[in-house]
Amino acid sequence: MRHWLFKSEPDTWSWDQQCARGALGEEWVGVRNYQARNLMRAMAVGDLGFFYHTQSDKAVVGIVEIMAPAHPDSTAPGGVWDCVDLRAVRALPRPVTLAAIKACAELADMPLVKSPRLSVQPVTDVQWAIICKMGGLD
DNA sequence: GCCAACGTTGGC
DNA sequence: GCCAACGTTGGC
Repeated sequence: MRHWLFKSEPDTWSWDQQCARGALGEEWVGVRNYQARNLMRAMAVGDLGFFYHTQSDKAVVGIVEIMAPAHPDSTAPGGVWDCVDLRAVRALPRPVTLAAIKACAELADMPLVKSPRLSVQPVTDVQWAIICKMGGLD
């Protein structure tokens, strides 16, 4: 299983809103970046991802699961853009802030640190484990 | 609110 | 196909 990270502006689509969708999940629409789209195309059902809040929070706040593989984004006419479907799995007991991630030498290579504008990012198994632990999960 | 970084666009 | 200009993003 591979791991990912999804960025969202809480004013646009928040973790609370994602949780409110429950098992129904939600289509991760709106991605208009080829690199991010290609990453979504590489995702498999059952893969897990971090849910990251930009803006004031700037923290990983929860874990989501890919429910459906990449399929055309209905909000983008033309069929160029794809989205995946995500459901909330659980919140992190303690959100892991960007400041905490930057303070950890082992996380210095994360796109979150190096390419903060990429809206969908890959996460290595090691990075996943470290952030889960920092977030209060075993 | 500012600014740096990045992706996209369009003229040549 | 190159590159300057522009718009957008996100951290500070």
